[in-house]
Amino acid sequence: MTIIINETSLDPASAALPGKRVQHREEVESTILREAVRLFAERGFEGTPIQEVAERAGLSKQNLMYYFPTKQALYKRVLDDVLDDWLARMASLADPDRDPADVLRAYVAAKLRFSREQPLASRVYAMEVIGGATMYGEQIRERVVPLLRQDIAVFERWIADGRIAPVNATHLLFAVWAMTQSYADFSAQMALVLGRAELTAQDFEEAERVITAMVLSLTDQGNKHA
Amino acid sequence: MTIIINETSLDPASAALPGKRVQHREEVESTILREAVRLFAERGFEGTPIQEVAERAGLSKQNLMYYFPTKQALYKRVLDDVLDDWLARMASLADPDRDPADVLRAYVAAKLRFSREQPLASRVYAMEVIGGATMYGEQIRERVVPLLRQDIAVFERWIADGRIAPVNATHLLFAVWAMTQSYADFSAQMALVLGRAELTAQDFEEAERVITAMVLSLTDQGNKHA
DNA sequence: GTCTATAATAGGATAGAC
DNA sequence: GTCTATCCTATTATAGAC
Repeated sequence: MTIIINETSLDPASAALPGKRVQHREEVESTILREAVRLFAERGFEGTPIQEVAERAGLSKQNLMYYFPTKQALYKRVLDDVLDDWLARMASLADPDRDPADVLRAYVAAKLRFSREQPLASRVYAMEVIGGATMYGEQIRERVVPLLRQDIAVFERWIADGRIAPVNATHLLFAVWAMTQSYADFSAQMALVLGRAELTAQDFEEAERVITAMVLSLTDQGNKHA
Repeated sequence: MTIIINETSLDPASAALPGKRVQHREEVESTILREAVRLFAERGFEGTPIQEVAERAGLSKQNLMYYFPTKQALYKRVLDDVLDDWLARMASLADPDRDPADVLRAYVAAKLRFSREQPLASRVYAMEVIGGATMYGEQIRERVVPLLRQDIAVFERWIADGRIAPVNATHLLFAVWAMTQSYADFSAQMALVLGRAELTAQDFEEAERVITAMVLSLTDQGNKHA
């Protein structure tokens, strides 16, 4: 830790262009995180031995603990990165001034895309929430809940303006969240039902069609006879 | 084990009316299972020490292992019971000859009711599936998948007969499953968004309204202008 | 930054007395 | 059926040499 602080503080140029040490650290960290997210997604926090994370990342357990001093720190970092990615993709999608049907379509598409591209991220998060969010509840309260409430407020505005059907906006968001998220979290069961090893791009396309049809039924556009 | 076999085999009357020993065993087992489902739902298989299950059930670890010889046996039994309950509630709900709107309404209601009454059961199952169903995949394939495929076949029949909109039946089922199941699995996050300690009966009523509205939009009845 | 060594504890499971 | 005792392994974490 001290080493890096020295490096960046002693050499002003390295603040923008990171030095070799920082670069190496980031490479090792990202390798560790890549394996950690996989194991945490599969077995949860308590079920994942850092030893196994270290092995898969190609270093010793003790060496891993040089980068992440505790298991909790590693877990928290994994979830932080999950949220960073998710928030970046979903932020400011819901705009009250845009067409509700367009926004809802984009929202469903973005969330499904996250499920397809980052299923492990989705699963780690899901495991944490299902377990009661005992380790990460505070972060969810601070980073996720405000964003969801914002989206709900947009839905409510549309309802007030008569642009979508007068359903409960909160539960509408929950429904969209659930339908899209399940393509990451429950893909194992879905694959069994579909009789494939894993979900295909086409499965995601058909999922998007069905989900969009149901969600857009609440808009003028979705209701064929309006 | 031998003791019980002796009892039931030596006394024919006790086959119908269980003796004291069997009764006691069942009481202890159900106490263990009640605590086990809670802990497995919170921390998953690897994250749950049988020692803690035993403590909460009021017996020693060794004594628990008299009833469930291995941790895996306990886990499997928990999931078996979860499936028994769920299958009993959902079996033969989907009848191709009944009105699609009625069936879909009943389906959503039954599944939401399960989420409300047995959230821990739902969460244990969800944890297993999210983790890749490594321990219980075979049972899911044998007991769950056939039932889901049967439901999907009913949906497809309705589509063929023009009784519901021509959407992908499999993904329609996934959507219904996801929306209803999430009220057990993601209740922690939902409660945070709603600003309550836990979901209320009214929350479930509003959920049912929104979900039903979206699903029934695919039927003639749901489409207001048909 | 990486290694060896080791602490300190917890975990699943078994044996045998009562 | 329940208890005491014990085995053996795994696990998080720390100390200190290089």
